[in-house]
Amino acid sequence: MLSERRLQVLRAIVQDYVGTEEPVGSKALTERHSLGVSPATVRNDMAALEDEGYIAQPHTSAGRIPTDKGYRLFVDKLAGVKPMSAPERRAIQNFLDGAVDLDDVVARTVRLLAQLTRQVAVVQYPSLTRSTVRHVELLSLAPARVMLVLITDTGRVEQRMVDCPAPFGEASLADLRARLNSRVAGRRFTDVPRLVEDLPEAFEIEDRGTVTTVLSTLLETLVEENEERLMIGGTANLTRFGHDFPLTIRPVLEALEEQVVLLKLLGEAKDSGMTVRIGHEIAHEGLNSTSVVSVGYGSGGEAVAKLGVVGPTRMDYPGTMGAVRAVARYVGQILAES
Amino acid sequence: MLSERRLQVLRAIVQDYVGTEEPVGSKALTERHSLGVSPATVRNDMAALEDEGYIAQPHTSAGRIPTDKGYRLFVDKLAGVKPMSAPERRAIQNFLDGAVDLDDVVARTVRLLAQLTRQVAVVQYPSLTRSTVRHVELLSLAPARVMLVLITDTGRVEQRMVDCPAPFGEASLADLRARLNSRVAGRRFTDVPRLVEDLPEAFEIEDRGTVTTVLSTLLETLVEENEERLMIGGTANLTRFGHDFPLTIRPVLEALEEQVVLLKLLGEAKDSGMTVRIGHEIAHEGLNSTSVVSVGYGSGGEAVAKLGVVGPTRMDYPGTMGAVRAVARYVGQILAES
DNA sequence: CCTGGCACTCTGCGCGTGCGAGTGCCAGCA
DNA sequence: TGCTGGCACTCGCACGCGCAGAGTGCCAGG
Repeated sequence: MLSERRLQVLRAIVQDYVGTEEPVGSKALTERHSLGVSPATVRNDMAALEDEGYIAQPHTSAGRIPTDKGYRLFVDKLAGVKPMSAPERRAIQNFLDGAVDLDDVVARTVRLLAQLTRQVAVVQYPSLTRSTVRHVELLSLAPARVMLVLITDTGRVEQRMVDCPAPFGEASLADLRARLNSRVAGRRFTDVPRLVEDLPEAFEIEDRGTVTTVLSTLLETLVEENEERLMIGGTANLTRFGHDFPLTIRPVLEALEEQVVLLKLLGEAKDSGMTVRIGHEIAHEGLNSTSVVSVGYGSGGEAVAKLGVVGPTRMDYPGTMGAVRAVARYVGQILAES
Repeated sequence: MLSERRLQVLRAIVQDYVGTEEPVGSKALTERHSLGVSPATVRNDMAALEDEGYIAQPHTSAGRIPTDKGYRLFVDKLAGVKPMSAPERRAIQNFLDGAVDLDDVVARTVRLLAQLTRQVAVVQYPSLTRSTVRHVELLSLAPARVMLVLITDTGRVEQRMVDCPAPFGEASLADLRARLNSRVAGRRFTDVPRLVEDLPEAFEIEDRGTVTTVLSTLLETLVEENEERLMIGGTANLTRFGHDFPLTIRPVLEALEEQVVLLKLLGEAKDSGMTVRIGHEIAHEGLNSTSVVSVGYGSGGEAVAKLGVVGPTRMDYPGTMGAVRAVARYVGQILAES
C-alpha cells in the first residue's frame, strides 16, 4: 500500500501533467505544490511509484508521466467529480431548451459536450430496445404497399416500407392498426413480440399473409440493433491531442467513423453511474491512447441511452466527468418533458 | 493564349504533382512524359506559365506546383471526367442496393464516396423544399396534443409535436387528416401553403384554432431550411493531407462541423452538372486549401439534393469527378425505386 | 526517514557545412 | 524564331557537432 504522501505526489503529477502536457520533475513538483518535503524525498517517492507502475519516464532523465494505471488510481481514489458552476448549469439548460425535436436535442447535446469538455463528444440516440411504444401507424401507399411508422416515447420515429403478399384493404388496415395499438401502445419493446404473437389469427385467411409480413417487419425494426445510431462532434478538438499527432489522430478518426466500435464501447459501460475507460482498458486498438468517459441518460430514472466524450488519456478527469454528468442530467430532463 | 505544348506541360505538372505530392522540376517532367523537347525548353515554358500565374515555386530553386488558377485551367480544359470501370460501377450498385431506409442510403453513400475517392464525403439529405408530399399523418397523443408526421416522396420522415389550444376530437382529427391529404398528397412543398390556406374555414368555430395551429406547424416544417441535414464521412482521410497538416487539418475539421458552411457551399453549386470549387474560390477561410467537387442527385431527372467530396486542392480531379458522378447517378436510381 | 549535494545522462537546439536539385541565362544551331 | 546544351548560381535540407539545461540516482549526514 502506498503512503498518503505518495498518493499526493501521484495526484500532483497527474494534475501538473494534464495542465502542462509535459513530463513533470521532482523540483517543479515541490515548487508548485506545498508537499512540505524536499525534491529529494519526492524523488524517492517517484521511484517507488514508478516501481509500482503508476508513472513512467518517457526517456531516461526526463520528468515522469502517469501511466494508464496511474490515471486509474487517480480517478478511483484521488479525485472526485468537479461539479459544474451555477452559471454553467444555467447555460446548459438554456441551450438544450431551445431544441425543437429529437434530432435537435441530440445535435445540441453533442455540440454542448464538445464545447464544455473541448473533446470529442459522442451521443447515442435513445435506444429502441429500452423504450416503450407510443404509437404504431400504418399508411397505405399502394394497394399492396404499406408504410409502417413506429413512434417511441422518446420521440424517435422509425419507418419501414412493407411489400405485402396480397392487396390489403383500407378497412383491414384500419382494423390492424387499431388492434395493434391497443395491444402495444405504452408497452416496452421487449414485450411486443409476445403481445402480437396471436394477432394474425384474428384476421380473415386472405389477409393473414400481409398481417404476418407487417408484424415481422415491426419486430425486425424493434430488434434491429444496428439501427442504434449516434452522433459525433468536436472532432476538431483532436488537433489539440499532442505535438506528434499525425499518427495518433488517424486511428482515432477511423475508430470514430466505425460507429459499431463506439456503440460497443458505450454498450459495455455500466448502465447507471459514470464509466471511465482509460487507455489500454479500451479493447479497440485505435483508441488505446484515449480515455472514454460515458454515462447513461434517460427520461425517467432509467437510462435509455448513453453519451460521453473521447479524449486523450491525459485529460482533466474531474472536469470532464462533471460536464458529462451535468449534460446527461439535463438531457434526461428535456426528454422527459417532450 | 498559351501554346498547345505549354498546356501539355501544365497538364503534366498537375498530374505529376498530384501523384508525387512533390514540386516537379523540368528534368523529371521530360523523363516521365514524352514531350519531345529538352528540359531547357520546358524550363522556358514553365517560366511563361509562372508569369501567367498557373504555377508557382514554393521556394526559389525548387520545382513548380500548380496554383489554384492552374488547377482551374486543368479542370476546365485539360482533363475530362474519368469514368468508373464496369466492376466499380457494379460494386457501387451492389453496395447501395443493400440499404433499408433513407438513413441507410445516405450512410452508405457517404461511406462509399469516402472509400472511392479517399477523401471526405458529404451527402445532403434529400431536401424538403423540392420534394413532394407523400402523406401527412396526424396522431392524437393526448386530448390537446397531436403529433404531425410528414412523409415525403424521397422517404424522408419529419415529425413535430403540436400543442393544441383546445381539445380536439378523434372525429375532427380524422376529418382534418382526410382533407389535408386530399389536398396536398403528391403536391410540391412550395405549393402547400396556397393549397391549405382556406382549410380552417371548413371546420367548426371551436376547432379552427387547433386546425390553424396544426397547419402553421406543417408550414413551418416545410420551410425550415435549417432542417437541411447532411452526413459526413471519411474524415480520417484528412490525415493524408500533407506533412505539415496540424495547421491545415484543424480549420477543415472545424468547417466540416459547421454544417451551415457546408450547406451554403453545396447550395451555391450549380443545380445540374458537376461543380468544382478550387482553393480560394471557396469563400470560407478554413477551406481555402481544399477543393470541393459536388453534384446534384435526385430521383427523377431533377436534383433534390447534392453530394460531393472535400479534399486537398492537390487531388485527382478526373478520378474524383468520375466517382462523384457515378455515385450520384446510382443514388438517384435507388431513390427513384423506393 | 528526510535532506542537501554531487556526478551522470540524455534530449533538444543552434550552428555550420556540404550536397543536390533545380533554375535562369546565354550562345549556338536549325 | 524557336529549340538545345552548357554553365554558374541559389537555396533548401540533411547531417554532424557541441552545448546547455533539466532531471535523475545515489550517498552520506542529520
